[in-house]
Amino acid sequence: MARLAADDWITAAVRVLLTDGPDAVAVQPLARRLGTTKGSFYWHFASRDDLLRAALRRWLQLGTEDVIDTIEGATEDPVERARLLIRMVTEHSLDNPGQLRLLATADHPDVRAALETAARRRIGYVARLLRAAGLPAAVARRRAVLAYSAYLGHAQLADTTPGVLPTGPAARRALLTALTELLFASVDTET
Amino acid sequence: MARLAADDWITAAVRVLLTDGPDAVAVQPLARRLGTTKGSFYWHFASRDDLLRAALRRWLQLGTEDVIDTIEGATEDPVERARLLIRMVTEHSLDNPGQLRLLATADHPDVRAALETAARRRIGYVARLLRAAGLPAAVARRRAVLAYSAYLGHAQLADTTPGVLPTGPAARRALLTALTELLFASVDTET
DNA sequence: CCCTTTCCGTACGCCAGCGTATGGAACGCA
DNA sequence: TGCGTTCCATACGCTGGCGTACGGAAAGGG
Repeated sequence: MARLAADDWITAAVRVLLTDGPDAVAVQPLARRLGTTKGSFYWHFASRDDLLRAALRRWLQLGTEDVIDTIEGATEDPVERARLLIRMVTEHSLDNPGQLRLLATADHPDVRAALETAARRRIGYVARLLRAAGLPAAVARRRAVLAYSAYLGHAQLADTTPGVLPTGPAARRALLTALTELLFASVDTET
Repeated sequence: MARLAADDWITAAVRVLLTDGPDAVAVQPLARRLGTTKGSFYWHFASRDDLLRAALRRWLQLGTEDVIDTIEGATEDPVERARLLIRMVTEHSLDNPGQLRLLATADHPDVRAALETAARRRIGYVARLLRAAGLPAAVARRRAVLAYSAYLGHAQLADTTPGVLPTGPAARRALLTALTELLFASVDTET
């Protein structure tokens, strides 16, 4: 590995942030991983927390803002947008498991803040889609929270105990169908 | 604090396991918390991992087996059992937030194993309830996974970013209603 | 070609946890 | 009361992370 830029450190940090959690964003292990030493790191960054903050910023950008932008650019129909969102998000979490290991030790204030931002942004977007599809605001919000909860829990299961999840593609599709049903069911099914 | 038994250490370990995660199950911090020293600990336990395993065993017993036993003893009707389960579980996660912080860093093999056991046991129980209520096995299993995912995600939100969850009791009840709807909806609503 | 700026390697001190050794306190029983 | 067993405190070495200091290599413009 030739000379490194700050960006190389951030990229590596995001990688281990997703796979091994925030605690794994450590200077010396990352340096070993990159084939360099702490000397490089402390030239590009002021501290370990500095790197962690940069990695969290990038994670927010990649996993939330960019996804929303892609969907907004793909189609106009809100239902179609929601279906695309569900598909993207589930496939994404299946392709690279351990996606949100960072949700774990949320004692770090910066991690907490990033998680809150992501949750608000995502739930807000889903609720907006549901409102655009004709649901009243309260119902849309409620179902968005439920859908995001199901997503978080599903990702957690896929990460920690993948054995309990349905294996075949047909079973996975059935699970998604059930969730989509929940999202778009007409209002009168709720008492 | 007078003389301690191994049980006192396990109780304290479970407490910090739930509030601060597995990494917080550390010998010296626990000793400080108990007003004693490592000398006591290493007389009762062989190692730190030994204590962690004991704490996880107790967590499984308290949070899964005992809950199921209580429900089985309360009523016979499967629908009533499910409603009771939902109520117990949500109230429990609201009373003591940070309940499953341990779901985070599941890189520890023993933590992983405990989580897998809990997930299988819980999903299996919910699926059994749904089958008893008349749902076909495949649908019951699917909805049990979805419900448990929603529970996990909800707990995670309550733990990390409680601000995004509905606040009032009416809103919370509406969320539970939506989830119950999902669980007991007749089969023909799924395509 | 040289010198300045940019970048990296190494050595050091610090902190915090794990596990061990050992002496001694506290308890129980005769 | 005496004594053996049970329990705990202290001191120590080890590991592994963070952050700093400083020397030196690697560009790159003049």
